[in-house]
Amino acid sequence: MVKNGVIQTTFGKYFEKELIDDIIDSAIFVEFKEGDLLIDYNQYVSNIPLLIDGAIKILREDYDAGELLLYVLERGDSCAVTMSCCMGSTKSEIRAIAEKDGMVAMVPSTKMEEWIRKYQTWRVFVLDSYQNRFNELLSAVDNIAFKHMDERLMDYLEEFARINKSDVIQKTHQEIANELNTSRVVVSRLLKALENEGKISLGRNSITLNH
DNA sequence: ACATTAATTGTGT
DNA sequence: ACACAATTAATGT
Repeated sequence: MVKNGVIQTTFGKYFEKELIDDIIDSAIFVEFKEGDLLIDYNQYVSNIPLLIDGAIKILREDYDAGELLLYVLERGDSCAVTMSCCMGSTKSEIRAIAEKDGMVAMVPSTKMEEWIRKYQTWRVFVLDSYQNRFNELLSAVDNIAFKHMDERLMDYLEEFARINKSDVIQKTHQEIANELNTSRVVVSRLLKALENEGKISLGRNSITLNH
């Protein structure tokens, strides 16, 4: 099957052959398209997702109505938050939405314990994954606590330019505002200011980074 | 080609 | 934050 090779190329650098084979045996491959809702709040998660390709946004809902982008997963990543859900069978605290078309390998959470005992590389992978998510979470907190909205916006734009490998970001001001948990008007004004500074160019449904 | 409508973006208070 | 104006895209006739 073509998909076997995909696992090998994406996770081969982490896992030994036996584990790769185990993954291929027990994983279900799921394709997704941009905008798909992959996990929602309070949903029970019984699979460990291994991201083969594409990008997934991880969002947290606030007490009243706001949403906030926590971080973005890319190929080779997994989501530690869902891993902890798997082990304790607790509800999801986050929402996952596809940012870019791609595919995940879904491993039944029942395999988790077995593999942790069996494979050194799996333990390392899980711990690294936790470490990485934790660091990203910290920088997300730093952003909110210490940075002004104009910096956060610029960081946001650069992040998505990197993910899409393009200087053109096709999003509405409203979408951006939702993910940064601010109002559309604020985003519009800051974008306008950035345009006047010559850092970006604005169009309908598109923002282009200049350099 | 033109008019109508909805969605997105811009600006003043 | 709110209201409204201006601009652009989409759709129907």
